[in-house]
Amino acid sequence: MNGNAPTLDDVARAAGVSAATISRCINSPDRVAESTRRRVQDAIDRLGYTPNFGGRALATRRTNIVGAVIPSMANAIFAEGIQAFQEELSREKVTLLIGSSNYDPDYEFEQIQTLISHGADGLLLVGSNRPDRTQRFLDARRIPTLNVWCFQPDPDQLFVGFDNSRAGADIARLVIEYGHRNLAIVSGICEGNDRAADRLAGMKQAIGAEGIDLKQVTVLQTKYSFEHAARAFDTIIAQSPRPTAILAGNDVLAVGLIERARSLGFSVPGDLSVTGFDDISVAQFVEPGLTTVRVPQVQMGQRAAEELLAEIRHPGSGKSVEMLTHIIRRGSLGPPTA
Amino acid sequence: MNGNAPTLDDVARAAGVSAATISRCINSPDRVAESTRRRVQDAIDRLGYTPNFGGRALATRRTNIVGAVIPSMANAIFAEGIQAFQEELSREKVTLLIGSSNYDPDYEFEQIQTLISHGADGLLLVGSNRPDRTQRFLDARRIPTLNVWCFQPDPDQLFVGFDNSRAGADIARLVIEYGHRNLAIVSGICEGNDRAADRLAGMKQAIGAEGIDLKQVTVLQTKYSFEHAARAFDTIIAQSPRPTAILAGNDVLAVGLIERARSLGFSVPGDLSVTGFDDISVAQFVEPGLTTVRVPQVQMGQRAAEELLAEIRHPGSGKSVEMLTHIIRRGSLGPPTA
DNA sequence: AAATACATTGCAAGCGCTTACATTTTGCGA
DNA sequence: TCGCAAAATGTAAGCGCTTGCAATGTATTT
Repeated sequence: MNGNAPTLDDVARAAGVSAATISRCINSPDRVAESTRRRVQDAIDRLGYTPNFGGRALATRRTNIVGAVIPSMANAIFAEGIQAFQEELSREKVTLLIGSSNYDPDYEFEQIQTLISHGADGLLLVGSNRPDRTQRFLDARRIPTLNVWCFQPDPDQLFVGFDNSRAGADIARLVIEYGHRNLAIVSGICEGNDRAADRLAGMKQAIGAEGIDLKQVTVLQTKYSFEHAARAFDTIIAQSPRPTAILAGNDVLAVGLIERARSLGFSVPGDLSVTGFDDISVAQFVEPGLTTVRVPQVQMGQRAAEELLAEIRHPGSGKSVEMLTHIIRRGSLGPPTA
Repeated sequence: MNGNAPTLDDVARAAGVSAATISRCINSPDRVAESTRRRVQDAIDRLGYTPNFGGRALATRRTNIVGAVIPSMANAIFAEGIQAFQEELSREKVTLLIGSSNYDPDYEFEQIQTLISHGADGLLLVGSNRPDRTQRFLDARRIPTLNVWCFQPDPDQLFVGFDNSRAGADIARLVIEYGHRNLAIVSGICEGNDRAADRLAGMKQAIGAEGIDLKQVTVLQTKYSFEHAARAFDTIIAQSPRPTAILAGNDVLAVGLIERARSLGFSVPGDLSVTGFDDISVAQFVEPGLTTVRVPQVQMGQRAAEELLAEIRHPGSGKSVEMLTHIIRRGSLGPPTA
């Protein structure tokens, strides 16, 4: 938005045609004669013209911006997926506006409003359970919205994600298969976070189904940080009988647990197994490598872009897609020591 | 940008005042009588009105958007800083548009154009040496621009960063102080990346100044990924005499080197010391902790926001600021084994 | 009570662009 | 050469908002 930026009219004057022609040159070049087009292109280059965004947005009622609100930029969990999302969008000349909510529903709502007031044509949101107020706002505005990182068979909403509950059950089952009966869970904070809640629910359900008394399973909810994980570890390790395996709600927690364990002199998985969730890149570089649930972030990002764009361009045409997770086995999960 | 979004006029009608009054209610509430303001606010809430961005941008010739182009979102290097930058901006009701260049100058230029055509009032860029074409474009548009992650005493440009060269020299000197004489450097790719180049230059200069023959120092340039680092490690370890310390151009490389070393059975720092640069969060969670250069990312992000906003609001008033780095000592650097 | 200043509000002209519609030019068959 | 359809271009009406200026209402002063 710069004072001396050339406008359509400037270009028109320079090229000796009307403003409409310039506009057509840019937006539908085939409706303009070859010779004029060249002349116009010339003037555009000479003046260094770029269409004014506000003007265009106002006239077309379209911004070609889509917004995304992710819970956090400070860790790697969403980075890859959002990068893939963005790449896919920019292929279509759509720009991505990113906000982060810090896992706070109120702040998420605020970010959503900002994005929308900046004209976002559509929205990418993480997870699906938001406060009524947020949902009403979204509904009232009829903004195409797509939810990632979760999946529900709900025809009224768009999802490109996976079943956190099932994945949680899968990893819990694997731990039990290894022979662990004495478990602890360090989950993210479930309130306002359906992914964390579903993962936890899945784990519990699987544990119960395997005949383990859930009352014996310590469940801690904590923030996603190495430090909080370390504190959780301290709580768990003090218990008796001491668990032989800890299921973490995500990789940040898992890595924090492992590091704390090792710095206190416990061996992983010798004294204690740990599993994660997400498969962020640290997961393979921590010692021992983290056994975790691989989430197809890149695919999810790409597909989300496709479906969201479809929904924006032709409301009703976006489709929900469920992706599959699978478990990556590395060294952090082993059999319990007798 | 939605068909049924309420407009200023809708609100005006609902509140029984003119559009101008609504506008004033939003932009300078103190120029409107208390009672009307309440009535208007009411109507706004009831209708769920949000100002149309295009209209506003067009009228004010301001977007309240600033753009940032970072080299990559896929690793954690820039995450914290950009988060701090964004938080500072949002305090001022300014929105951040993020692009990533994948360390490619052409792609950076493209992103810059996109940001500007979306009306960015100012730009945050990483590093300072860009192709002429880019610089000319920026100059022609007179877009307030601020460079981070580097610092130069150039009165024509704005910097909020630090001296990569000096920091590189610092860490090299420390390694030599520990007694290492037989060194290798694994740098990022310097072409088009002044930060990597400066770090490398600083290291070399310090090494030379300590009387070590630079010809004996293997220098590899490689992409910022764990995998590339691992390959670089393989090259270095095959040499004779084998270096006793490897200086990495950043933490991603350093962590990659350490992991590769350990998985090949080398002990760090027993057989080999490794140092990093940046102090990303993994640096303290890798085993052994990484001795590295701490970059004040958060401060840098905050300060950058302040200065860039100042420059946008009052051209000429933004100030360059040089920040200091310091070395964080952890376990990965030790004395060489005889 | 009249005069004055000041606080509120309304009016209306754009901001730069797109697009339906009108007008002009061109190409081509008869 | 003329006539007509199609192609190319121009005209002008907004899109939703801000803001200088004018008009109105209210409080203060003399």
